[in-house]
Amino acid sequence: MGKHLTTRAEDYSKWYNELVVKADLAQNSGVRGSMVIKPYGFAIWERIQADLDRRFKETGHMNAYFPLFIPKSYFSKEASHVDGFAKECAVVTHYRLKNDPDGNGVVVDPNAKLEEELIVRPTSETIIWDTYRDWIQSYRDLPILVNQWANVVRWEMRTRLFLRTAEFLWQEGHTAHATKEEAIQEAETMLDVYASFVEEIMAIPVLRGIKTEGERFAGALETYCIEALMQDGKALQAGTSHFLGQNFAKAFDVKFQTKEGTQEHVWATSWGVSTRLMGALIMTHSDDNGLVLPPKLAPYQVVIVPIYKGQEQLDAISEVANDLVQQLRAQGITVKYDDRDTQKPGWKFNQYELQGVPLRIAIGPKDLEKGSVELARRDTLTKQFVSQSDVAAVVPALLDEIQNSLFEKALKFREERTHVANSWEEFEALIKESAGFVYAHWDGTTETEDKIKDLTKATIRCIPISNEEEEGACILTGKPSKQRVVFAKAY
RNA sequence: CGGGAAGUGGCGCAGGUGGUAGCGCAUCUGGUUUGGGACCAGAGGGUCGCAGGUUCGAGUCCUGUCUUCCCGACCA
Repeated sequence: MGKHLTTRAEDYSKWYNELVVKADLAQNSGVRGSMVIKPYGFAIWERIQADLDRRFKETGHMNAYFPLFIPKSYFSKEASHVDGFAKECAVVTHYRLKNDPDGNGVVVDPNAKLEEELIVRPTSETIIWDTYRDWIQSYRDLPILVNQWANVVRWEMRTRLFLRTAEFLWQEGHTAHATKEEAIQEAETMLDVYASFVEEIMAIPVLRGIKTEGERFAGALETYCIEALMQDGKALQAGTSHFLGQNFAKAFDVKFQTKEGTQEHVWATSWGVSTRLMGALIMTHSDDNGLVLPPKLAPYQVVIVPIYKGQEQLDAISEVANDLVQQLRAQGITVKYDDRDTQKPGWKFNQYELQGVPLRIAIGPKDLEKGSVELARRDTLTKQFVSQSDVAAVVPALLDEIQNSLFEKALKFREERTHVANSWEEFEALIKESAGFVYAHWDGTTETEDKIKDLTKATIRCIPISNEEEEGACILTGKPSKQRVVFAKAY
């Protein structure tokens, strides 16, 4: 293993891949495009899950679980939905293996062909709406507010750890409502849940917006999204929430009887975030020394490293360290005391830096004499000496400060990388250098959007919700426009 | 899926024109060390991605296949 990471300036993409592997987050497996999430990476995902799950429940949702396999016929029921996913589905055609008659391992038993093929879910709208038909008869059965934590499979051609894998972990919320207004409200509420989670916990500033028709989810009437800006100036969609109208209710014949006794189709939403958030986390905060984790997601917020010669000294240090561990844990802070004698302090320093542990406390013989510890911040790489008796008071405040400072830093970066383009030349130049978000006028047509994409690789990330109306002319066609939309190259 | 590159101990790599595999890091043992990836001495570990083929002989040549990386089209 090489000692140093490729730097972001040398090769951003290589930096990302090396970081994921060296920080022990994930690795590629023997299966094309499918990753192994390692314990340290999974611990971060678990923290993401736990906080989101709490927020979902606080907004009235419950978890359920639907099958991995979906009968092929379900997919033919909603036309635009099929169009969106057909090209990337894994299909189960047989249910049995047998020994190879030629003696080489096993082969698929041709006699075990399924009557109807099963699709490994790329998303669960179809099977969930097929089930909701049984659950819903009356307006009294509504709303249904359900989420599921699951894995899904999309047969992507080009994959990257966390950012795009053939199988990924996510949550998908699927709700059913009596009215259009209520469904739209739900989709907007969940967008807020995502935005506040990503900003407060992941310390990643996001733009809230709606997708253009061309970028909309397959089967949705409106797609709301949060968009984040990565350090290389490319945008990453961090979460989406869809207002599905009555499309799935109509496709799966899900009706309810109203108070007035009429039969109406149910209104739907779906919303999801995935392990891609891990990619956003890495690319927002990390530096050339490795991962930088916001304290609210760090598996260990503090690591304590003893520096010692001989057992006697270690015992004396351990006494101080264990006391600090108790004091910090009492405040709900996660601490690891790494007293392994199999690695040297310098090795540990580098390892925890690579893994993004927010605070490191080193205790050595000099500290024993002075009653101090060395406290090092991962985000700023600064060190200070703190009296042992002050640690319990200083650490929580410092963790808060790191959390805030990471967000502020990311926000400042985004602001510096947010531009306004008023001419095609200006626009092209900004996009060419991956300058970040570019606000520009657009005539509102999918044709223009596609053409801009062909010419520059930039897509409309969103129409920001907070947008102000402004008269202008489309950057490409010169046709009138009422507002600016946000363009960027995207992951 | 189209174009390019690559798969050799755990990791990173070297192995003109075919002749039975080597280096660095890591690992193990012993000793000295420990405030930013320690040092010395010794040791173990590879059917060269996989499957065929050519050949007296294949890491090396040929065919197929799988995986990874880069560039496109698609996408959370």
